[in-house]
Amino acid sequence: MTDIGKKKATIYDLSMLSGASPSTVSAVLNGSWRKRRIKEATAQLIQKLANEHGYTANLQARGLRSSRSGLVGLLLPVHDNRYFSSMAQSFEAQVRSRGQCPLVVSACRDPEEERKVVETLISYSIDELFIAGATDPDGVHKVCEKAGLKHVNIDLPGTLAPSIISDNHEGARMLTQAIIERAQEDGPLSPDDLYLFGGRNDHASHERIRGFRDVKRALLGADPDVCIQPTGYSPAMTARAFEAFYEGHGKLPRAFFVNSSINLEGLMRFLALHPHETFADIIVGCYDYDPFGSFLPFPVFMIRQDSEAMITKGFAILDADRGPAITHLVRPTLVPPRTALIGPLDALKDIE
Amino acid sequence: MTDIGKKKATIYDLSMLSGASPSTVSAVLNGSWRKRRIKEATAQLIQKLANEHGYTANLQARGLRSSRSGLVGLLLPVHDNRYFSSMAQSFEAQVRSRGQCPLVVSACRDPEEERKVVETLISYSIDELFIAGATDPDGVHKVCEKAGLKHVNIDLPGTLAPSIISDNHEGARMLTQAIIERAQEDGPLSPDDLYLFGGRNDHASHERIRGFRDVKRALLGADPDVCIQPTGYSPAMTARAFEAFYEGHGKLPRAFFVNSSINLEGLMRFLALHPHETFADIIVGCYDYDPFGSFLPFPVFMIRQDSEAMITKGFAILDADRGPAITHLVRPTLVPPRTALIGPLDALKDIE
DNA sequence: AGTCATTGCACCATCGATTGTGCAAAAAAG
DNA sequence: CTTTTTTGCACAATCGATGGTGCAATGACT
Repeated sequence: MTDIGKKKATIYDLSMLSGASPSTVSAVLNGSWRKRRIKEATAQLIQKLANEHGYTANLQARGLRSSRSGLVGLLLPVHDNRYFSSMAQSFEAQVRSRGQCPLVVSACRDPEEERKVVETLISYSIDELFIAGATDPDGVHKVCEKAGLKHVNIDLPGTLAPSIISDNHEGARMLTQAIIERAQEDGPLSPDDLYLFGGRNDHASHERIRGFRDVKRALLGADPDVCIQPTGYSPAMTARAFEAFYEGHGKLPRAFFVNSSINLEGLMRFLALHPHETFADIIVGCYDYDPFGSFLPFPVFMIRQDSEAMITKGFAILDADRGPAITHLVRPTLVPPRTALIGPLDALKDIE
Repeated sequence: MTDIGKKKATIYDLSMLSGASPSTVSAVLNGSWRKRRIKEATAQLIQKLANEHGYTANLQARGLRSSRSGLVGLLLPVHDNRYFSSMAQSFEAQVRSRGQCPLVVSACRDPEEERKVVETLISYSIDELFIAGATDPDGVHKVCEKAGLKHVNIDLPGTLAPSIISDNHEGARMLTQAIIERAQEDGPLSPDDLYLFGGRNDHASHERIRGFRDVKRALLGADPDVCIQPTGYSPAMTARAFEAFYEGHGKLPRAFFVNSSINLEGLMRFLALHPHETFADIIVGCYDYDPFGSFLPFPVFMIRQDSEAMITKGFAILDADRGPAITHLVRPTLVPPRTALIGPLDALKDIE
């Protein structure tokens, strides 16, 4: 810290100061000095100088030379959502604990954007990439492949790279069963009392819909196609679907399964425009967990996907190198209404 | 795309292929070729080759040489929260639209971690840094200063760099007034019917508390100190404070101001352990907006901070270069209960 | 035809690290 | 007191791009 304001110190500066050669300084500072048989005393001198001058390696130079940057990327559809932001949080912690630098970017569910963003990341020579919820995982895969970048899919599977996803079918079964049972406490439930809103033409949605229909048919005997309303992932579209149902029936379905918390935001938009009575006794299942969503003024069953476990498994797969393009399922958990789970925030120290 | 699987093409490869020198190739590909008086035909040839081979510049090399990386950092306390994740979302969009690469990292409200993370970012030669909600903005400032890194504070002000923050005092006044008026609809409100929970020893909390007390004293005539319960920023601590109040009084305060959505999560934890009757008629104000928080089973007034405007202003200040260390206030908005605002997600295309 | 300006590009040092190689000096072995 | 081995380190090439400088070829002008 003796040289505040000056340019950052380099190994050449330390080389001058210490009398050692730049390569020796480099070796000392990157830890490879024992292998290079540098004297303990020399190493200590250099480390002392490095501390005094607040030396930190220029990681771009290091990355350029060694073609490893220490950057690990996480590609998200969006930040602004508890599922993905909590994934980002665990991701960061895990990357940081491995001594690497997390790089979280979002691509807005746009396949074109996904590829462009990944190209950019590759230009920074990132070492590994987690592709979460990509619209076109295989398109992204090809870009990575070409650059020799190790990667895994999270949340939405691809066919060309290992994928780690939530067990959507099982999760949807649990959730569907939970809302049916809860709804039946208020009286018999007929098949068209139970709807599904949200999701689109992706693997996760398919599996969730399949799980929903399996359980619904088993417990209620039927599932008319009209009860499945795939509205895409936008709150606006979802709100429109609720609105449409409401116009047709003068109420909402007694119970329904909402594909994600983003879709659940669509329900909020609907609610904002209607009086309490409209939804006095609905039962909702939402495939995502949100601490506030869990306390809405009607029962909301939620599914908490274990993003932390997915990230952990992702690293395991990347470390194992050259894993086959299989899909690993991670079991989610059912969260009953009015539940406040602890999350990554609780790891924070917040001394007063 | 003719060389799938091979290493990435460099300007040297294109130099060979085109017969031009590397510097010419470089000039063509980085756009400076007109200044360097390269023939149009040469430029086109090189660009064609670059496309065919899927050339993308190695940004580490470029950054090393030009000492500008094209990276812009955003330092957050945490990801897992609607306020910050939506800030990240706007930040990304704005950085991307300026042709740079966003780098969002969190430092868990730990001053030490904040400095370390910023050191790391500096090692990657980031060009600019947004410091959002730093526990120790001035400590971070010094680190930036030393490296000659341009930066602004967002959300929590420092004394050494320009800061852009929410007008916490005014926001708190609006919020306090709103909950008082709403509570008075149910009957007269005495000073100890109105509490404030959350926040700690930072500028934002101080201002909010000041705004709260101003309005409360003006409208209710007094504000006993016991009504201010600064619990820090953790949900667990906040839950404990509610629990303590409840044990003492057998109920929650009729109305209360919660310092942030993270603290509001603490309320959820409390609620999970108590029956509905406990909070049948509470009125809540929360200094943060969350779409689900707005629809809880009691009136929740919220403050929406305009993170998008803050980011925009941040760029304006950085672009203006060498701004003085003043604090700019951005006016937040009061959000009445049961309101679903549109957010950054609505910018997404989600064609079905 | 001779001078001068312009065009078009190649050359080369440089950014800050990493790493293979080589060679003295010191230590151990004979 | 040699010879061999080990220790300790310096040298120099390299990663991929940038940008100042210099120089030949071409065109303009007297």
